[in-house]
Amino acid sequence: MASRICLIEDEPTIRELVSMKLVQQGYSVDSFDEAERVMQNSEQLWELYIVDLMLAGEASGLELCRWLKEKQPTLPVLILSALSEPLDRIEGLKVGADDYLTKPFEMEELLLRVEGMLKRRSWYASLPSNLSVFEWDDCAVDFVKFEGRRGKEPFSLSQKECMLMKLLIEKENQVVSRDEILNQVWGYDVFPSSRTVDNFILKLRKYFDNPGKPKYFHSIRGAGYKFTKKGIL
Amino acid sequence: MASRICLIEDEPTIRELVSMKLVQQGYSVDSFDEAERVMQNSEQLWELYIVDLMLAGEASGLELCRWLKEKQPTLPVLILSALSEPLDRIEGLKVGADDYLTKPFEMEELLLRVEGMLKRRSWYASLPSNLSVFEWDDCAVDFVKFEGRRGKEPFSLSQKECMLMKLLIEKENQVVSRDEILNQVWGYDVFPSSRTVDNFILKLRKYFDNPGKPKYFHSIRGAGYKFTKKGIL
DNA sequence: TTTTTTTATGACAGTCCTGTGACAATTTGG
DNA sequence: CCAAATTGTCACAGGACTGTCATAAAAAAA
Repeated sequence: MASRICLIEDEPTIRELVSMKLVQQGYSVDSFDEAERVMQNSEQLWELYIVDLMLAGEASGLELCRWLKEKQPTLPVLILSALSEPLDRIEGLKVGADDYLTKPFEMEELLLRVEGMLKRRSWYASLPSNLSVFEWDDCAVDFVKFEGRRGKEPFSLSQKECMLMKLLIEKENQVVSRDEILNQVWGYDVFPSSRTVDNFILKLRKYFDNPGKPKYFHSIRGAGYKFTKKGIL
Repeated sequence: MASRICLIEDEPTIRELVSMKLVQQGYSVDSFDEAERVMQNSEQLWELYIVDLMLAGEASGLELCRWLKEKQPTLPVLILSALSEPLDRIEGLKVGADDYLTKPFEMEELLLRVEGMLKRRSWYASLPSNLSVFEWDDCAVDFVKFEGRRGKEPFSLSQKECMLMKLLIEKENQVVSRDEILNQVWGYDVFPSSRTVDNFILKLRKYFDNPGKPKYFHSIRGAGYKFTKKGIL
Protein backbone atom coordinates (compact mmCIF):
# COMPACT_ATOMS: atom_id res chain seq x y z
CA MET A 1 0.00 0.00 0.00
CA ALA A 2 1.17 3.49 -0.73
CA SER A 3 2.80 5.34 2.13
CA ARG A 4 0.93 8.38 3.27
CA ILE A 5 2.93 11.56 3.36
CA CYS A 6 1.93 14.88 4.86
CA LEU A 7 3.47 17.92 3.24
CA ILE A 8 3.32 21.32 4.94
CA GLU A 9 4.71 24.12 2.83
CA ASP A 10 3.31 27.57 2.24
CA GLU A 11 4.98 28.39 -1.03
CA PRO A 12 2.51 27.13 -3.61
CA THR A 13 5.11 26.57 -6.27
CA ILE A 14 7.26 24.33 -4.19
CA ARG A 15 4.27 22.61 -2.66
CA GLU A 16 2.86 21.70 -6.03
CA LEU A 17 6.17 20.57 -7.35
CA VAL A 18 7.05 18.36 -4.43
CA SER A 19 3.57 16.97 -4.15
CA MET A 20 3.49 16.09 -7.81
CA LYS A 21 6.83 14.36 -7.70
CA LEU A 22 5.86 12.32 -4.68
CA VAL A 23 2.57 11.25 -6.20
CA GLN A 24 4.44 10.32 -9.31
CA GLN A 25 6.54 8.00 -7.19
CA GLY A 26 3.45 6.27 -5.95
CA TYR A 27 3.07 7.94 -2.58
CA SER A 28 -0.18 9.22 -1.25
CA VAL A 29 0.29 12.88 -0.43
CA ASP A 30 -1.80 15.40 1.47
CA SER A 31 -0.46 18.91 1.36
CA PHE A 32 -1.27 21.89 3.52
CA ASP A 33 -0.17 25.48 3.65
CA GLU A 34 -0.60 26.04 7.35
CA ALA A 35 0.59 24.14 10.34
CA GLU A 36 -2.74 24.56 12.06
CA ARG A 37 -4.47 22.36 9.56
CA VAL A 38 -2.37 19.46 10.62
CA MET A 39 -2.56 20.16 14.31
CA GLN A 40 -6.33 20.22 14.25
CA ASN A 41 -6.11 16.62 13.39
CA SER A 42 -5.41 14.66 16.50
CA GLU A 43 -5.34 11.36 14.72
CA GLN A 44 -2.10 10.07 13.39
CA LEU A 45 -2.83 9.89 9.74
CA TRP A 46 0.51 10.01 8.04
CA GLU A 47 3.62 7.95 8.08
CA LEU A 48 6.01 10.73 7.14
CA TYR A 49 5.87 14.49 7.49
CA ILE A 50 7.69 16.98 5.30
CA VAL A 51 7.69 20.33 7.02
CA ASP A 52 8.95 23.69 5.88
CA LEU A 53 10.42 25.42 8.90
CA MET A 54 9.45 28.86 7.66
CA LEU A 55 5.70 28.92 7.57
CA ALA A 56 3.59 32.01 7.31
CA GLY A 57 0.65 31.03 9.50
CA GLU A 58 0.18 31.46 13.23
CA ALA A 59 2.19 28.43 14.13
CA SER A 60 5.63 28.05 12.69
CA GLY A 61 7.02 24.89 11.26
CA LEU A 62 9.08 24.67 14.39
CA GLU A 63 6.03 24.49 16.58
CA LEU A 64 4.54 21.88 14.36
CA CYS A 65 7.66 19.79 14.74
CA ARG A 66 7.56 20.09 18.50
CA TRP A 67 3.94 19.15 18.48
CA LEU A 68 4.58 16.11 16.36
CA LYS A 69 7.53 15.07 18.47
CA GLU A 70 5.51 15.36 21.59
CA LYS A 71 2.80 13.19 20.20
CA GLN A 72 5.21 10.56 19.10
CA PRO A 73 8.95 10.97 19.40
CA THR A 74 9.78 8.49 16.72
CA LEU A 75 7.61 9.96 14.01
CA PRO A 76 9.71 10.58 10.92
CA VAL A 77 9.86 14.26 10.04
CA LEU A 78 11.78 15.60 7.10
CA ILE A 79 12.54 19.25 7.63
CA LEU A 80 13.00 21.76 4.86
CA SER A 81 14.89 24.84 5.88
CA ALA A 82 16.36 27.82 4.13
CA LEU A 83 20.09 28.19 4.19
CA SER A 84 19.96 31.37 6.15
CA GLU A 85 17.80 29.91 8.87
CA PRO A 86 19.13 30.99 12.27
CA LEU A 87 20.55 27.99 13.93
CA ASP A 88 18.69 28.25 17.17
CA ARG A 89 15.49 27.40 15.43
CA ILE A 90 16.90 24.13 14.40
CA GLU A 91 18.10 23.39 17.86
CA GLY A 92 16.24 20.81 19.81
CA LEU A 93 14.67 19.28 16.79
CA LYS A 94 17.22 16.67 16.19
CA VAL A 95 15.45 13.91 17.93
CA GLY A 96 13.87 10.81 16.65
CA ALA A 97 13.83 9.86 13.04
CA ASP A 98 14.49 13.29 11.62
CA ASP A 99 16.29 14.31 8.55
CA TYR A 100 17.13 17.67 7.06
CA LEU A 101 17.19 19.21 3.67
CA THR A 102 18.23 22.77 2.98
CA LYS A 103 16.56 24.74 0.27
CA PRO A 104 17.25 24.77 -2.55
CA PHE A 105 17.35 21.03 -2.89
CA GLU A 106 17.44 18.54 -5.68
CA MET A 107 14.20 16.70 -6.17
CA GLU A 108 16.17 13.50 -6.50
CA GLU A 109 17.71 14.08 -3.11
CA LEU A 110 14.33 14.56 -1.56
CA LEU A 111 12.96 11.38 -3.05
CA LEU A 112 15.93 9.39 -1.86
CA ARG A 113 15.56 10.69 1.67
CA VAL A 114 11.86 10.01 1.73
CA GLU A 115 12.49 6.50 0.56
CA GLY A 116 15.17 5.93 3.13
CA MET A 117 13.14 7.31 5.97
CA LEU A 118 10.13 5.22 5.14
CA LYS A 119 12.27 2.14 4.95
CA ARG A 120 13.56 2.72 8.44
CA ARG A 121 10.19 3.66 9.81
CA SER A 122 8.73 0.20 10.00
CA TRP A 123 10.16 -0.87 13.32
CA TYR A 124 9.45 2.30 15.26
CA ALA A 125 6.12 2.92 13.59
CA SER A 126 4.67 -0.20 15.07
CA LEU A 127 5.69 0.42 18.62
CA PRO A 128 3.04 -0.49 21.13
CA SER A 129 0.89 2.46 22.05
CA ASN A 130 3.33 4.72 20.26
CA LEU A 131 5.56 4.78 23.28
CA SER A 132 9.12 3.71 23.16
CA VAL A 133 9.14 2.48 26.72
CA PHE A 134 6.74 0.03 28.30
CA GLU A 135 6.70 -0.38 32.06
CA TRP A 136 5.02 -2.67 34.51
CA ASP A 137 5.68 -3.30 38.17
CA ASP A 138 9.43 -2.95 38.59
CA CYS A 139 10.18 -3.90 35.01
CA ALA A 140 10.55 -1.91 31.82
CA VAL A 141 11.36 -2.43 28.18
CA ASP A 142 12.80 0.29 25.98
CA PHE A 143 12.20 -0.55 22.35
CA VAL A 144 14.34 2.26 21.05
CA LYS A 145 17.33 1.48 23.18
CA PHE A 146 16.84 -2.27 22.95
CA GLU A 147 17.07 -2.41 26.70
CA GLY A 148 15.22 -4.12 29.49
CA ARG A 149 15.23 -3.27 33.14
CA ARG A 150 14.16 -5.00 36.28
CA GLY A 151 14.63 -2.94 39.34
CA LYS A 152 17.44 -0.54 38.71
CA GLU A 153 20.08 -1.86 36.39
CA PRO A 154 19.26 -1.97 32.70
CA PHE A 155 20.48 -4.76 30.47
CA SER A 156 20.45 -5.03 26.72
CA LEU A 157 18.01 -7.10 24.78
CA SER A 158 18.64 -8.83 21.51
CA GLN A 159 16.57 -8.06 18.49
CA LYS A 160 14.46 -11.18 18.64
CA GLU A 161 13.90 -10.79 22.35
CA CYS A 162 12.78 -7.25 21.75
CA MET A 163 10.46 -8.20 18.94
CA LEU A 164 8.87 -10.99 20.88
CA MET A 165 8.40 -8.68 23.81
CA LYS A 166 6.79 -6.14 21.55
CA LEU A 167 4.38 -8.68 20.16
CA LEU A 168 3.36 -9.93 23.57
CA ILE A 169 2.82 -6.42 24.86
CA GLU A 170 0.75 -5.49 21.85
CA LYS A 171 -1.42 -8.48 22.52
CA GLU A 172 -1.45 -8.04 26.24
CA ASN A 173 -3.95 -10.30 27.97
CA GLN A 174 -4.54 -12.15 24.76
CA VAL A 175 -3.30 -15.59 24.01
CA VAL A 176 -0.79 -15.55 21.18
CA SER A 177 -0.26 -18.83 19.42
CA ARG A 178 3.18 -20.14 18.58
CA ASP A 179 2.23 -19.91 14.95
CA GLU A 180 1.42 -16.27 15.25
CA ILE A 181 4.61 -15.62 17.14
CA LEU A 182 6.65 -17.33 14.50
CA ASN A 183 4.96 -15.39 11.76
CA GLN A 184 5.26 -12.03 13.44
CA VAL A 185 8.71 -12.28 14.90
CA TRP A 186 10.49 -14.70 12.66
CA GLY A 187 8.71 -13.97 9.40
CA TYR A 188 6.48 -15.87 7.11
CA ASP A 189 9.15 -17.79 5.32
CA VAL A 190 11.19 -19.16 8.18
CA PHE A 191 10.04 -22.02 10.31
CA PRO A 192 12.25 -22.79 13.26
CA SER A 193 11.21 -25.61 15.47
CA SER A 194 8.53 -25.05 17.99
CA ARG A 195 11.04 -25.32 20.83
CA THR A 196 12.60 -22.09 19.67
CA VAL A 197 9.67 -20.05 20.83
CA ASP A 198 9.66 -21.76 24.19
CA ASN A 199 13.29 -20.93 24.61
CA PHE A 200 12.71 -17.28 24.01
CA ILE A 201 9.83 -17.22 26.40
CA LEU A 202 12.16 -18.81 28.88
CA LYS A 203 14.66 -16.04 28.34
CA LEU A 204 12.04 -13.39 28.88
CA ARG A 205 10.96 -15.11 32.04
CA LYS A 206 14.52 -15.11 33.26
CA TYR A 207 14.80 -11.43 32.52
CA PHE A 208 11.48 -10.24 33.83
CA ASP A 209 9.76 -13.09 35.56
CA ASN A 210 10.21 -16.20 37.59
CA PRO A 211 10.76 -19.36 35.54
CA GLY A 212 8.90 -22.25 37.02
CA LYS A 213 6.39 -19.92 38.56
CA PRO A 214 5.62 -17.24 36.01
CA LYS A 215 3.64 -14.19 36.98
CA TYR A 216 3.60 -12.32 33.72
CA PHE A 217 4.39 -14.78 30.97
CA HIS A 218 1.75 -17.46 31.12
CA SER A 219 1.57 -20.45 28.90
CA ILE A 220 -1.84 -21.66 27.85
CA ARG A 221 -1.63 -25.28 27.11
CA GLY A 222 -2.47 -26.09 23.52
CA ALA A 223 -2.99 -22.47 22.65
CA GLY A 224 0.11 -20.38 23.14
CA TYR A 225 1.40 -17.71 25.48
CA LYS A 226 -0.15 -14.76 27.21
CA PHE A 227 1.49 -11.72 28.73
CA THR A 228 -0.18 -9.98 31.65
CA LYS A 229 1.00 -6.66 32.94
CA LYS A 230 -0.55 -7.06 36.33
CA GLY A 231 1.05 -10.24 37.48
CA ILE A 232 -1.11 -13.25 38.12
CA LEU A 233 -0.12 -16.40 39.82
CA MET B 1 21.46 28.97 -6.31
CA ALA B 2 24.27 31.47 -5.92
CA SER B 3 25.83 31.81 -2.52
CA ARG B 4 25.44 35.25 -1.01
CA ILE B 5 28.60 36.93 0.10
CA CYS B 6 28.98 40.11 2.10
CA LEU B 7 32.11 42.12 1.46
CA ILE B 8 33.19 44.92 3.80
CA GLU B 9 36.19 46.83 2.59
CA ASP B 10 36.81 50.56 2.55
CA GLU B 11 39.40 50.79 -0.18
CA PRO B 12 37.32 51.22 -3.31
CA THR B 13 39.90 49.72 -5.62
CA ILE B 14 40.16 46.48 -3.76
CA ARG B 15 36.45 46.36 -3.10
CA GLU B 16 35.62 46.67 -6.75
CA LEU B 17 38.21 44.17 -7.80
CA VAL B 18 37.21 41.51 -5.32
CA SER B 19 33.53 42.04 -5.86
CA MET B 20 33.92 41.73 -9.61
CA LYS B 21 35.93 38.57 -9.36
CA LEU B 22 33.43 36.96 -7.05
CA VAL B 23 30.48 37.88 -9.24
CA GLN B 24 32.39 36.49 -12.16
CA GLN B 25 32.56 33.23 -10.29
CA GLY B 26 28.81 33.18 -9.95
CA TYR B 27 28.46 34.43 -6.41
CA SER B 28 25.98 37.03 -5.36
CA VAL B 29 27.93 39.83 -3.70
CA ASP B 30 26.87 42.82 -1.63
CA SER B 31 29.69 45.16 -0.76
CA PHE B 32 29.90 47.88 1.86
CA ASP B 33 32.49 50.38 2.93
CA GLU B 34 31.52 50.67 6.56
CA ALA B 35 30.92 48.11 9.20
CA GLU B 36 27.87 49.96 10.46
CA ARG B 37 25.96 49.23 7.31
CA VAL B 38 26.13 45.57 8.03
CA MET B 39 25.41 45.86 11.72
CA GLN B 40 22.24 47.81 11.08
CA ASN B 41 20.94 44.72 9.50
CA SER B 42 19.79 42.34 12.15
CA GLU B 43 18.79 39.66 9.73
CA GLN B 44 21.27 37.13 8.68
CA LEU B 45 21.42 37.70 4.99
CA TRP B 46 24.72 36.31 3.91
CA GLU B 47 26.38 32.99 3.98
CA LEU B 48 29.93 34.26 4.03
CA TYR B 49 31.51 37.50 5.17
CA ILE B 50 34.75 38.97 3.89
CA VAL B 51 35.93 41.63 6.28
CA ASP B 52 38.84 44.02 6.10
CA LEU B 53 40.20 44.40 9.60
CA MET B 54 41.29 48.00 9.04
CA LEU B 55 38.17 49.93 8.41
CA ALA B 56 37.85 53.70 8.47
CA GLY B 57 34.40 54.10 9.98
CA GLU B 58 33.34 54.27 13.59
CA ALA B 59 33.42 50.56 14.07
CA SER B 60 36.50 48.68 13.09
CA GLY B 61 36.52 45.42 11.26
CA LEU B 62 37.47 43.84 14.51
CA GLU B 63 34.27 44.95 16.13
CA LEU B 64 32.27 43.75 13.21
CA CYS B 65 33.83 40.33 13.57
CA ARG B 66 33.01 40.21 17.23
CA TRP B 67 29.50 41.29 16.49
CA LEU B 68 29.06 38.59 13.90
CA LYS B 69 30.53 35.97 16.17
CA GLU B 70 28.20 36.90 18.92
CA LYS B 71 25.23 36.56 16.66
CA GLN B 72 26.32 33.22 15.44
CA PRO B 73 29.63 31.62 16.31
CA THR B 74 29.75 29.37 13.31
CA LEU B 75 29.27 32.05 10.70
CA PRO B 76 32.13 31.86 8.21
CA VAL B 77 34.20 35.03 8.16
CA LEU B 78 37.16 35.54 5.90
CA ILE B 79 39.39 38.17 7.41
CA LEU B 80 41.59 40.42 5.31
CA SER B 81 44.45 42.06 7.11
CA ALA B 82 47.60 43.93 6.32
CA LEU B 83 50.85 42.13 6.86
CA SER B 84 51.84 44.60 9.51
CA GLU B 85 48.82 43.72 11.58
CA PRO B 86 49.84 42.28 14.94
CA LEU B 87 48.97 38.63 14.80
CA ASP B 88 47.69 38.36 18.30
CA ARG B 89 44.80 40.61 17.46
CA ILE B 90 43.68 38.16 14.88
CA GLU B 91 44.29 35.03 16.82
CA GLY B 92 41.41 35.47 19.18
CA LEU B 93 39.10 36.10 16.34
CA LYS B 94 39.93 33.15 14.25
CA VAL B 95 37.33 30.81 15.53
CA GLY B 96 36.45 27.61 13.78
CA ALA B 97 34.94 28.45 10.49
CA ASP B 98 37.14 31.43 9.95
CA ASP B 99 40.05 31.98 7.71
CA TYR B 100 42.24 34.93 7.03
CA LEU B 101 44.32 36.40 4.26
CA THR B 102 47.08 38.96 4.46
CA LYS B 103 47.18 41.77 1.99
CA PRO B 104 48.40 41.78 -0.64
CA PHE B 105 46.88 38.50 -1.74
CA GLU B 106 46.43 36.63 -4.95
CA MET B 107 42.91 36.69 -6.27
CA GLU B 108 43.17 32.97 -6.93
CA GLU B 109 43.97 32.37 -3.32
CA LEU B 110 40.93 34.29 -2.22
CA LEU B 111 38.64 32.39 -4.53
CA LEU B 112 39.96 29.08 -3.29
CA ARG B 113 39.37 30.03 0.31
CA VAL B 114 35.90 31.31 -0.40
CA GLU B 115 35.06 28.10 -2.15
CA GLY B 116 36.41 26.00 0.66
CA MET B 117 34.63 27.95 3.33
CA LEU B 118 31.32 27.76 1.59
CA LYS B 119 31.69 24.07 1.13
CA ARG B 120 32.16 23.68 4.83
CA ARG B 121 29.32 26.00 5.70
CA SER B 122 26.57 23.50 5.09
CA TRP B 123 28.19 21.27 7.62
CA TYR B 124 28.17 23.93 10.30
CA ALA B 125 24.59 24.72 9.55
CA SER B 126 23.55 21.36 10.85
CA LEU B 127 25.45 21.19 14.08
CA PRO B 128 23.74 19.35 16.95
CA SER B 129 22.90 22.59 18.64
CA ASN B 130 24.13 26.10 18.67
CA LEU B 131 27.12 24.81 20.47
CA SER B 132 30.05 23.63 18.55
CA VAL B 133 31.46 21.51 21.33
CA PHE B 134 29.99 18.43 22.90
CA GLU B 135 31.46 17.14 26.12
CA TRP B 136 31.10 14.09 28.26
CA ASP B 137 33.18 12.71 31.08
CA ASP B 138 36.76 13.60 30.18
CA CYS B 139 36.05 13.66 26.46
CA ALA B 140 34.98 16.37 24.08
CA VAL B 141 34.32 16.88 20.41
CA ASP B 142 34.60 20.20 18.68
CA PHE B 143 32.59 20.09 15.49
CA VAL B 144 33.86 23.39 14.22
CA LYS B 145 37.51 22.70 14.69
CA PHE B 146 37.16 19.04 13.79
CA GLU B 147 38.90 18.14 16.99
CA GLY B 148 38.47 15.60 19.68
CA ARG B 149 39.88 15.59 23.15
CA ARG B 150 40.28 13.01 25.82
CA GLY B 151 41.82 14.34 28.95
CA LYS B 152 43.98 17.24 28.02
CA GLU B 153 45.57 16.95 24.62
CA PRO B 154 43.34 17.58 21.63
CA PHE B 155 43.70 15.66 18.40
CA SER B 156 42.17 16.24 15.03
CA LEU B 157 39.26 14.32 13.60
CA SER B 158 38.60 13.60 9.98
CA GLN B 159 35.41 14.68 8.33
CA LYS B 160 33.72 11.30 8.37
CA GLU B 161 34.76 10.68 11.94
CA CYS B 162 33.23 13.99 12.88
CA MET B 163 30.03 13.36 11.01
CA LEU B 164 29.57 9.94 12.49
CA MET B 165 30.17 11.40 15.91
CA LYS B 166 27.60 14.06 15.23
CA LEU B 167 25.01 11.54 14.17
CA LEU B 168 25.58 9.36 17.19
CA ILE B 169 25.37 12.33 19.51
CA GLU B 170 22.19 13.55 17.90
CA LYS B 171 20.71 10.14 18.42
CA GLU B 172 22.17 9.66 21.85
CA ASN B 173 20.73 6.64 23.61
CA GLN B 174 19.02 5.50 20.49
CA VAL B 175 20.09 2.59 18.40
CA VAL B 176 21.21 3.80 15.00
CA SER B 177 21.23 1.16 12.32
CA ARG B 178 24.09 0.78 9.89
CA ASP B 179 21.65 1.70 7.16
CA GLU B 180 20.81 4.95 8.78
CA ILE B 181 24.45 5.69 9.45
CA LEU B 182 25.33 5.08 5.84
CA ASN B 183 22.48 7.25 4.68
CA GLN B 184 23.19 10.11 7.01
CA VAL B 185 26.95 10.16 6.96
CA TRP B 186 27.83 8.76 3.58
CA GLY B 187 24.80 9.92 1.64
CA TYR B 188 21.95 8.27 -0.12
CA ASP B 189 23.75 7.40 -3.28
CA VAL B 190 26.91 5.81 -2.00
CA PHE B 191 27.03 2.36 -0.55
CA PRO B 192 30.30 1.38 1.02
CA SER B 193 30.56 -2.05 2.50
CA SER B 194 29.13 -2.65 5.89
CA ARG B 195 32.60 -3.13 7.34
CA THR B 196 33.29 0.51 6.72
CA VAL B 197 30.94 1.59 9.43
CA ASP B 198 32.44 -0.84 11.90
CA ASN B 199 35.86 0.52 11.17
CA PHE B 200 34.81 4.03 11.93
CA ILE B 201 33.17 2.95 15.13
CA LEU B 202 36.44 1.27 15.97
CA LYS B 203 38.27 4.53 15.39
CA LEU B 204 35.90 6.42 17.63
CA ARG B 205 36.34 3.81 20.29
CA LYS B 206 40.09 4.17 20.06
CA TYR B 207 39.76 7.91 20.39
CA PHE B 208 37.18 8.13 23.12
CA ASP B 209 36.52 4.69 24.46
CA ASN B 210 37.98 1.34 25.18
CA PRO B 211 37.88 -1.10 22.25
CA GLY B 212 36.99 -4.54 23.42
CA LYS B 213 35.14 -3.14 26.38
CA PRO B 214 33.24 -0.11 25.20
CA LYS B 215 31.59 2.21 27.67
CA TYR B 216 30.12 4.76 25.35
CA PHE B 217 29.91 3.18 21.91
CA HIS B 218 27.76 0.12 22.24
CA SER B 219 26.91 -2.26 19.49
CA ILE B 220 23.48 -3.82 19.46
CA ARG B 221 23.69 -7.05 17.61
CA GLY B 222 21.53 -7.10 14.54
CA ALA B 223 20.37 -3.57 15.08
CA GLY B 224 23.21 -1.07 14.99
CA TYR B 225 25.17 1.14 17.32
CA LYS B 226 24.24 3.24 20.29
CA PHE B 227 26.11 6.09 21.91
CA THR B 228 25.67 6.77 25.59
CA LYS B 229 27.04 9.85 27.25
CA LYS B 230 26.98 8.40 30.68
CA GLY B 231 29.12 5.37 30.18
CA ILE B 232 27.61 1.93 30.69
CA LEU B 233 29.49 -1.28 30.93
C1' DT C 1 53.50 16.50 -9.81
C1' DT C 2 54.64 13.92 -5.18
C1' DT C 3 53.54 13.12 -0.61
C1' DT C 4 50.51 12.51 3.00
C1' DT C 5 46.15 11.71 4.97
C1' DT C 6 41.78 9.80 4.72
C1' DT C 7 38.54 6.35 3.30
C1' DA C 8 37.16 1.73 1.73
C1' DT C 9 37.64 -3.27 1.38
C1' DG C 10 38.54 -8.05 2.38
C1' DA C 11 40.27 -11.48 5.40
C1' DC C 12 40.15 -13.55 9.58
C1' DA C 13 39.13 -14.33 14.32
C1' DG C 14 36.19 -14.11 18.03
C1' DT C 15 31.76 -13.44 20.08
C1' DC C 16 27.29 -13.96 21.05
C1' DC C 17 22.79 -15.05 19.27
C1' DT C 18 19.74 -18.74 17.57
C1' DG C 19 17.98 -22.98 16.84
C1' DT C 20 17.93 -27.89 17.92
C1' DG C 21 17.32 -32.08 20.26
C1' DA C 22 17.31 -34.55 24.50
C1' DC C 23 15.17 -35.17 28.50
C1' DA C 24 12.48 -33.74 32.61
C1' DA C 25 8.31 -31.88 34.29
C1' DT C 26 3.66 -30.90 33.85
C1' DT C 27 -0.95 -31.18 32.34
C1' DT C 28 -4.89 -33.51 30.26
C1' DG C 29 -8.00 -37.14 29.31
C1' DG C 30 -9.20 -41.78 29.73
C1' DC D 1 -3.43 -44.05 38.06
C1' DC D 2 -1.54 -44.28 33.52
C1' DA D 3 -0.43 -42.75 29.02
C1' DA D 4 -0.10 -39.22 25.70
C1' DA D 5 0.57 -34.73 24.60
C1' DT D 6 2.42 -30.50 25.71
C1' DT D 7 5.64 -27.48 27.82
C1' DG D 8 10.07 -26.28 30.64
C1' DT D 9 14.88 -26.43 30.76
C1' DC D 10 19.47 -27.23 29.50
C1' DA D 11 23.69 -27.66 26.86
C1' DC D 12 25.69 -27.51 22.70
C1' DA D 13 26.53 -26.67 17.69
C1' DG D 14 26.24 -23.84 13.87
C1' DG D 15 26.01 -19.58 12.07
C1' DA D 16 25.23 -14.75 11.72
C1' DC D 17 27.19 -10.68 13.21
C1' DT D 18 30.89 -7.83 14.86
C1' DG D 19 35.91 -6.50 16.06
C1' DT D 20 40.23 -5.84 14.27
C1' DC D 21 44.01 -5.46 11.22
C1' DA D 22 46.54 -4.90 6.98
C1' DT D 23 46.36 -3.02 2.85
C1' DA D 24 44.51 -0.86 -1.35
C1' DA D 25 42.27 3.00 -3.34
C1' DA D 26 41.02 7.64 -3.31
C1' DA D 27 41.28 12.27 -1.97
C1' DA D 28 43.58 16.15 -0.18
C1' DA D 29 47.55 18.70 0.72
C1' DA D 30 51.98 20.20 -0.29
